[in-house]
Amino acid sequence: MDRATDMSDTDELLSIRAAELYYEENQTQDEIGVILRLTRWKVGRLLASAKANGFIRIEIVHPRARRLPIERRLRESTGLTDAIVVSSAGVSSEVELQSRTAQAAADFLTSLRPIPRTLGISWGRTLHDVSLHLKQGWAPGVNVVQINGGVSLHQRTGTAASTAVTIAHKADGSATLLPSPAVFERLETKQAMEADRAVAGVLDLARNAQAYLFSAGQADANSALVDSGFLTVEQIDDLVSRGAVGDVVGRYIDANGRIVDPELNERTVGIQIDQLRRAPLTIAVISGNDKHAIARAVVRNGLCTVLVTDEDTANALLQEKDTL
Amino acid sequence: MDRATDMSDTDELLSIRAAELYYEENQTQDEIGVILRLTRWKVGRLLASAKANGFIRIEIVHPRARRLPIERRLRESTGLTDAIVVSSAGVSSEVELQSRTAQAAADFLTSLRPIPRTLGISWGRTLHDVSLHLKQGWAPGVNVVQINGGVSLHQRTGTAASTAVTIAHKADGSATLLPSPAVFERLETKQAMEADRAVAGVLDLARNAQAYLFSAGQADANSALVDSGFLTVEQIDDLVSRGAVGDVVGRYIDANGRIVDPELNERTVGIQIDQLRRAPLTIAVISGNDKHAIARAVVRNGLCTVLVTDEDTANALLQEKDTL
DNA sequence: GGGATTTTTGCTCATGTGAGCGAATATCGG
DNA sequence: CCGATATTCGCTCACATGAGCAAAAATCCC
Repeated sequence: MDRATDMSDTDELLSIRAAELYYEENQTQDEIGVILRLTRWKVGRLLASAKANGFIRIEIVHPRARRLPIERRLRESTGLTDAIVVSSAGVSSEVELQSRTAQAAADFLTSLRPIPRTLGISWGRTLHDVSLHLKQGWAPGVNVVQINGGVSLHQRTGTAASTAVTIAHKADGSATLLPSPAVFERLETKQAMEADRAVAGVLDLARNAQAYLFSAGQADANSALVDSGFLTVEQIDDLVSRGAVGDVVGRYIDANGRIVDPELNERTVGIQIDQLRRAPLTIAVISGNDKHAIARAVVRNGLCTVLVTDEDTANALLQEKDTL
Repeated sequence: MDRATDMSDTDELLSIRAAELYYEENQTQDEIGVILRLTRWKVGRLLASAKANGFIRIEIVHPRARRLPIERRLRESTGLTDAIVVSSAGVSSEVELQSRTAQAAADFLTSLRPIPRTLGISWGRTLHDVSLHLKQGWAPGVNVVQINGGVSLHQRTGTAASTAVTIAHKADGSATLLPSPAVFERLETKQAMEADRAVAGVLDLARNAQAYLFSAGQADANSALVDSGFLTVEQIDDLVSRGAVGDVVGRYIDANGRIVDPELNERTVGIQIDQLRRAPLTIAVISGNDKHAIARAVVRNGLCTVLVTDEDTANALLQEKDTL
């Protein structure tokens, strides 16, 4: 990697001295010229070269700070409609970064125009976070529909349902829950469930939502599907060995966006992956160092049109593009 | 600690959005005004408040970068004639930071006016580093005089002498070495040594140097005096238990700048601490996290008029001043 | 060494930006 | 509810700064 600008050694040193006086001491280029015995134009050029060589680092340190240049590069290289990248400047923990990402997703939802009448959502820690960051009255009435099953087997039933209810409540809208486990053990049970008028109606609503909001899980033992008891660690290991990188709306996909285990997929309740591919507005919220692989799979295979993520994940995505 | 400027929550968020467009996307305040539906004056004010609240962090990332505001605060709060503080932005190791400090000391020496005809120096890793960073021809002839004994007992004799010789050589000047151990075991031997015409002459020269350049060592087992075999770890432990924080020109002092062990001090060859206190130009080069205590002792007790150090050490010094 | 080419320099000019100041607006206390 | 006070706003003006350009200097190459 070469220097942006060729510079003599003494000029480089001078540019640093000038930068110190300019940025730290708020001196004018004129004044700096007097101090360093240079014309003010020379000082201007030195400062420009210091910037060009990357010696001047400007960071916006704030929980709501985004990285617009990275967002732009992501949009350009992936064809995403929109990309929201939160800055990791000054974060001390992964949790904090995920909170920032959730906040950004909430901000994005709030500023979304036109406001979707029906919003399909998945569930999980990330979306729950988003729901908490939304402000009361963020939208004037939205019907929130669950797009995949989530009634937990041994946890309190709250998690999944409360996310939908909270988002809807804060929008002065209504929530339509999908009263079903994420995965059935037997295909027949699942089919029977789907045949039920009420459930079928919810699924129909889910399939016709104007917008989707979902997260994704890394394929490992910490998955929400394991936590909730729908899958065992052994099952996950098996999926991983068959190429799974993570799950989207409860369905495990590989790096190419393909369903890893069609039989398992059949037993999973909710909209299909292809539904996301065809939808005009699908917002994925993915943050954390262990989610780079699944984020890549989601973005590369057109599963979302909008990605809300953190700086590190975004950079990882861009990195791959470069080395293609 | 309060906010610099009171700001409503929405204004704070706007100031971040404005900052992103201004600093990351190089938009003009006018253009930002159009995007955010604000007047350009409002944008200017938002940017100003973002700065005032510390959301904008500007760092100069370069091995030669200094921290002028810290230097100024150090000068003001300690009465130092000059303070050179190197930035720790982007350093990955303590060694790198010490190298930066040594470079800064070399830079300071090079730009020193008037050029001292005789320069008294101590020895050690730090000063050796400084000698290596000096450029050939940094000064037109300087007589470099060793101000404390340093002929090692069991290492190759090089270390101490080579520092002096290198500094002198690069200035097209001459080096006057003090051919003596740092510490004698018996007072009589030391006195006999000092009585020798040659040695007495060197000491006389040392006492009359126009400027002094020295470093300082933390009082612990890694001390150069232990390395060189002049003191044992047990002796250091004893000194520490009696309040020693470190050594300057081979002499151990406590936080108040007092000699900790007068008897040991008597057996130590070189100029006295008081000589430094009286000299008009004494340059101390001290860097590293374990040298905060000795740096404090040196500065607080007027042992140097110029301090060359790193950002962290400087901040530690300022911290204490605040809590006085 | 000297002419050609590139780089650097000093400058004009147009634009961007912060200080300062009334006018408008919001906030508060009675 | 209304007058008093504080805050914010829009604007003028002066200054700081980057773009662009011709002259000067340095470098290259025969």
